[in-house]
Amino acid sequence: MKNHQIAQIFRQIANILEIKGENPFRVRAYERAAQKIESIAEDIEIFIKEDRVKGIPGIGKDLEEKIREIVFKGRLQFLEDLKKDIPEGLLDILKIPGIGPKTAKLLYEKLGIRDIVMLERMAHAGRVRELPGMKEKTEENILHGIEIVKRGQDRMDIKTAMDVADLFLAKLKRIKDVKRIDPVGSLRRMKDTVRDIDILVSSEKPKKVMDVFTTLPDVKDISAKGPTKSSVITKDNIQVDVRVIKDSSYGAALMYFTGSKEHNIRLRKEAIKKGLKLNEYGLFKKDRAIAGKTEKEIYRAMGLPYIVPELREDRGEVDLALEGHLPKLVERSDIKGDLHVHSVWSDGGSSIEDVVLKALGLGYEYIAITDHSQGLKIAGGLDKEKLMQKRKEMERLGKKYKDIKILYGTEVDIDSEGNLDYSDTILKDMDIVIGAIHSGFKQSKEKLTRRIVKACQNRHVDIIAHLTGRLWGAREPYEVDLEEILKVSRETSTALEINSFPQRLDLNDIGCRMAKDFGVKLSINTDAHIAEQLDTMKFGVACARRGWLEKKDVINTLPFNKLKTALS
DNA sequence: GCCGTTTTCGGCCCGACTGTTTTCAGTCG
Repeated sequence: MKNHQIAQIFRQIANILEIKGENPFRVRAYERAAQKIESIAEDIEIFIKEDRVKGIPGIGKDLEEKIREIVFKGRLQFLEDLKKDIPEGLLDILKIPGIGPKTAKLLYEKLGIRDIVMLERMAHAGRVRELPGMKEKTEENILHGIEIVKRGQDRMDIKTAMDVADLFLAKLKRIKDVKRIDPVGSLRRMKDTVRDIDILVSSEKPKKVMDVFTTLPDVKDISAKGPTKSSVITKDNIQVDVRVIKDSSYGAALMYFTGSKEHNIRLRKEAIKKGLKLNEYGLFKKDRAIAGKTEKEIYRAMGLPYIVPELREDRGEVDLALEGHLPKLVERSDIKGDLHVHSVWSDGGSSIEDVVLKALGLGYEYIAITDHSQGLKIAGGLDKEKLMQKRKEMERLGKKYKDIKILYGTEVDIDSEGNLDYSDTILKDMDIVIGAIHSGFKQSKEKLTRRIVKACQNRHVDIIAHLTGRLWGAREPYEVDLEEILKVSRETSTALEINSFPQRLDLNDIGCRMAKDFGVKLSINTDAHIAEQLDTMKFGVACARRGWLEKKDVINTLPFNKLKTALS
């Protein structure tokens, strides 16, 4: 999958061109192309093979050439040449909040600053304030920004973000002049990772909201405070922005701040085509507002059905909406059970009974207890004898709790050669078998792919769990040939998991979309290790929705009798 | 660099806040 690599190269080019002061629209063209290619759920090499690169919106003759060069040579001469003009370390400087291309260029040209380390030294020495348009305050802000970058507070997982947002929401809701309030930005779009928390408020007394917000006890620093918009850093070094707007514009502002930026740009262009103007205050015909109070009203006024936040990425949703063909996305309430849960029998913290009770509370029809297999000693994997004991326990609980089917299963380890950690005789007695990789992450893409393919081909394996092994903040995904795996899963009717654990969310949204296009089914599981974690299902569902999945694409939306057939 | 139901040239989304400025450029989302 070269898509990611191409996107990265294009982004680097965009940054360098920006610093060089090139035409901003040329810069945008590279950024747009990067975003587009990254969101394509198909390997770009297939586009080349089938000569369809030109058909990708935002890719013209020149960028097509560059894509071909990257795919065939693994590098791009144009970028290599650009790097001769601008030191690579200068690109890191752009990550510092408050510093953009113009400042980076100034720092480089006037002070010879080539990276963050040099910048920090110069700022400490008071040299930055010598530059035009910069004084002590600017210097201070730069040093402060460097601290933030150093702490590595780049992005957080969605659960962390949601917890912080809930905290602020709860406190701001108490202000009686707050009329409506919502989290917006990538959090509302339920992106798997989030950079900062954005909150939108409607109120007739914006100043009061700003005053309360910036003086909350969780606030450590105020980075900006205006009459309608403020930005703070929490004690956990998370940036929270609050924007206050009049209630009559709330819908427009909700759309605007929810984004994505690309979706907004696309909508504004559609508005222009219709002789309208869309901004954060409303949809306007000449100077008259024709919509703005709710999102639905604005979409309708533009001749579009409502587009849910999870779809707003400019990955084709606007065109589908125009045609009236938006998918009807899977919902949390469609989920009838969780198929990947651990208990105290392996490395979990809850008894099977606690898990069952929690599942009953969620209204599930079935719940699978899938503890680790014998070889995975570190996770308390079960040997043959333990398995028999566990089975007895499950049978006992099955009699006690008649309102829910308790499925006897395992998360069986796929070893470094692709063999399973239990014999077929053991596996054939299981209600459900999940195959997963827990070691050998550093193997080659080919070898990892072969292991998974081999596991899919075992007739007892129903689901492959956390396919790429990524753990946000801890482990990068390992590379697999997703298309090859999708082909085999389709042939063998093996489902792929969407692991709802917030640091995993694996497959991710783009992977889900690709699986759907291949006709592969998915299973949204929590991989819970304590009963409470069954609640993380919402994150997996969000991931599925971002991947355009519908109810029919997800096996654990099936009622038990149909699921049983699907698993057999 | 892309793109075309005004167009193969001349556009390309739009507004708030900061820090420096006396009217605005740069940055951000």
